[in-house]
Amino acid sequence: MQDYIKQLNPSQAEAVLGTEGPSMVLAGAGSGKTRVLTYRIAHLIGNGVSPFNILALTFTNKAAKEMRERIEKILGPQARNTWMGTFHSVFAKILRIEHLKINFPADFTIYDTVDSKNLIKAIVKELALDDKIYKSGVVLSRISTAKNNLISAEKYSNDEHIKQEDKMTAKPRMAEIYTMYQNRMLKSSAMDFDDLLFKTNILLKDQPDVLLKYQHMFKYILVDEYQDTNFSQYVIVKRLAAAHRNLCVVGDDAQSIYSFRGADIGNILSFQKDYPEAQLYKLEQNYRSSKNIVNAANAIIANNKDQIHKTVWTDNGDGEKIKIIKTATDNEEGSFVAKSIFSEKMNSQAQNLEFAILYRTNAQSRSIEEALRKHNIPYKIYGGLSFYQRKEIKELIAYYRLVLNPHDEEALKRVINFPGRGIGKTTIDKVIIAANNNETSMWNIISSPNKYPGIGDSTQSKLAAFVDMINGFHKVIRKFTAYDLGQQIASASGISKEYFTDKTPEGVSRYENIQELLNGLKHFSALQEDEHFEEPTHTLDKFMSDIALLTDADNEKDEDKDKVALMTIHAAKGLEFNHVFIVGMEENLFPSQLSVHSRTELEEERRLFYVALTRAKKTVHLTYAQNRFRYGNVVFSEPSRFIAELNEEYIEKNTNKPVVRVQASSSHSAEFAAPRPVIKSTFVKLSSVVQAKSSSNNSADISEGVDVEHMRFGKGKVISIEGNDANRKATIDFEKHGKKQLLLKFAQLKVIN
DNA sequence: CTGTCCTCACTTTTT
DNA sequence: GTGAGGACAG
Repeated sequence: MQDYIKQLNPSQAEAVLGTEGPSMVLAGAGSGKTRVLTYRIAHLIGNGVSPFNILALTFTNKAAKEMRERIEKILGPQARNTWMGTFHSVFAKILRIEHLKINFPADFTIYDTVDSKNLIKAIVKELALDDKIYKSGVVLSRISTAKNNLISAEKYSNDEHIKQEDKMTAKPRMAEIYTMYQNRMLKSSAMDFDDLLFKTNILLKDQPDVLLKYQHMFKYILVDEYQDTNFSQYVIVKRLAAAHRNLCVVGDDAQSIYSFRGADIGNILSFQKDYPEAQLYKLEQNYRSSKNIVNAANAIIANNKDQIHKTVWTDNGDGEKIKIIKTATDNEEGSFVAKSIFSEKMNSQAQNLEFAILYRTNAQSRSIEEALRKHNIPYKIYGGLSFYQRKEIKELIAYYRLVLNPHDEEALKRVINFPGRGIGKTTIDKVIIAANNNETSMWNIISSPNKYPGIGDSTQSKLAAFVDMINGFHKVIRKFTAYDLGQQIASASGISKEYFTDKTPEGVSRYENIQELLNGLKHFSALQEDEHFEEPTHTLDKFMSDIALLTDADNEKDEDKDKVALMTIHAAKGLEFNHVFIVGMEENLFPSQLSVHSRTELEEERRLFYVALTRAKKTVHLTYAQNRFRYGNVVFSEPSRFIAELNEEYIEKNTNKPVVRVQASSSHSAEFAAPRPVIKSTFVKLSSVVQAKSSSNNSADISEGVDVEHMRFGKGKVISIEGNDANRKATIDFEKHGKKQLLLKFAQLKVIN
C-alpha cells in the first residue's frame, strides 16, 4: 500500500501525506503536480476515506479524466465514485439535483457563448440600442465579469460606481440589459456558464441545509490549477471547505493565463491569509525538461514582477539549445517546421505524437497545416471550431434541447424555421413581442397563438404543426433510448433529409457530422444495463445533461493518436512533448497587440510564453516570420520582445539553409497578396524561376522620387526607403492604390521614366 | 416569405 | 480570406 510513496521525492511525499487541514502545493512546471494530486487522492482512499467524501475540481474535462484514470490504475474501480470533474460540470450536477431550491426545472438548458450572445443581440435590438456600441461580445463579458464577482443584476443596477463606469464607456443602459438578460434566461429555463457558478453560490448561501449537506459530504476537497480560479469559484470552495478545512489547492502562479476570463491570481497569492494554519509545499524539481529549457524559462519569468518566489531546477542533462529561426513569410515558417519534423523523424525515429506546434491564435494554424499536408505529416488540430459548434450539430442539438426544454428560446429561434417551414421573420418578431408583453416564453405564445392577435390562420396551422411535433417527442423522452429518440427527431424535423439531399462537398460533410452525432448517441445508448428491460436508462435527457460542457478534446479517437499536435498555447497547458515548435514569435502577435499597453497583461503574455517553453522535454524551436498574412493581406513584423529576453547562453540563432531555399517560393505569394501558392511539383524548379525573375529587376536602381510600375498596383512614386540589404523597404504612393509599403526583395518593380 | 448579393468585422485565449 | 448578417428584389 505504501509502495507509491517510494516513487515520490521528499517534497512530493510530504504533499501527499499531509492530508489533514488546509494546504497549498506550489508546483513548478513539470514537477509532478498531477502525480501528487492523484497519489494524494489514492492515499486518502487507501486510508479508508470513502471516495464519496472526496471532491476534486479541475478546469478541463481532460484533466479530470486523466486524474480519474490514473487513480483507477492505482486503486481499481472504486475510484470511480470520487466527485471529480470541472467546476462547471460538478456544480451543474449539483444544481440539477437541488433544482427545486433554486426554482429551476431539473433539465434546465446550459447556454453556450453563442446562445448568450444571440440573446444579447436580441435584447439590444428590442431596446432599440446601437449594436455598434452595445456589441454582444463586450456586453456579455461585462455581464460575465459581474457574475464572476457575484454581482447580481439587481446589485448591478443599484451600484453607483458601476453606473459611472458604464457611463464612461458610453453604455449607460448596461444594467437594463443585464436585468433583461437574466429575466429571459429564467423564462427560458436556461443558465450560462457563469450562472452555474453564480447559482451555486446563491444555493450555498441561502440554503443552510444544502450547504451543510455538501460540507458534510465533501470532507476532503482538492482544487487543481488554483491560480485560475475566479472569485465565484473561490467563494464556493471556501464555503464548502469551511466545516472540515481539509482543502488542498495546487497551482503555479507562473502559469496563470486565464485572467482575461476572471481568473484572479490573488487567490493563490493570498491563500495563506485565508488559512493561516495552511501547510505550504513547494515542488521545485522539474522532471520534464532539459537544463537549457528550464533555465531559459526561469530567465523569462524573472522579468515578471507579480510572482511567488520559487526556484525550479532539474537534474536532467543540458540538452539542446533553443533554436531561433527567422523566415520570410508565414508559409515559409510552415515549411520550415514541416521539414524539421520530417528530418527529426528520419534522424531519431521519432513518432509524430512527440511533436507539438504551438501558436498564440487559432488563425495561425492554416499555413502550418498546409505545409504539413504537403510533407505528408499527419496532424491533429486541437481546439478551434469544436464539433459541437458546427452549424448542423448546433441545429440538431437545438431540436434536442427544445424537446427537453421547450422554453429554451435560443434553441427555438434556431430551428423554428429550419428546415424551412414557412415561419418567417415577421411571425417570429410578432411572437417575441407577444412573449415580452405577456412576460412569458416564446413557446407559450406559439402553443396557443390564437390568444394573441396578428398571426394569420395559415401561419397558425404551421406553428401548430411545429408545436405538435416537439410536444410529441417531449412526452416520450423517457420511453426511448437516446439513440432511438434522437434518430426520430433527426428525421421528423427534416434535418437529416435537408443535408442528405445537399450533395455539395459541404453538404456531404455536414451529413456525415450528423451521422457522427447519432453514432455518439448510439454508443451512449448501448451502455444500457440490459437487466432492466422495461425502461430505458440511457435516455436523451441524460445524454444532453452535460453536453454543453463538453469539448472536442474530451473524445479523442484512437486513429488520432500518432499525430503531430497543433494547438494554441492555452490548450497546451498541462501537456508535454519531446519536441515543441512555438511559431509566430512576433510583436503584435505574441505578445498580442491588445496586451502590450498594460504591464499586467504583458506579464500574462509572458507567463503564456513560460507555459509554452515548459511543455518541451527535449527541444524547442522558436520561429518568426517577417511577413505574415493577416486579415487577407501581408503585414511586416518585428521579432517578439520575448526572444530578446532569452539569455544568449541557452539559445542558438539560426537562419539556416532551408530558410533561404524556401524564401523564393513564398516571396511569390507575399507580393501578390493573391491565392496562396499552389503546391508545386518540383520545388527547385520554381525557386530558380522566381530567383531569375527577381534578378531581372534591379532593386538598386530604386531610390526616393523614382517613378516605378508594379504588376498589380500599377504606376507610383517612391516616397521613401528604409532598411538595408535584404530588408530594404520602400513606401510607394501608387496612383490607383495609394500608399503601400513593399519589401524590395519581393516586389517586382520596374523603373519607368 | 425566400433567396441572393453585398458589406463588414474578424483574430486572443475557454468552461 | 471567411463567414455572418443586413438590404433588397421577386
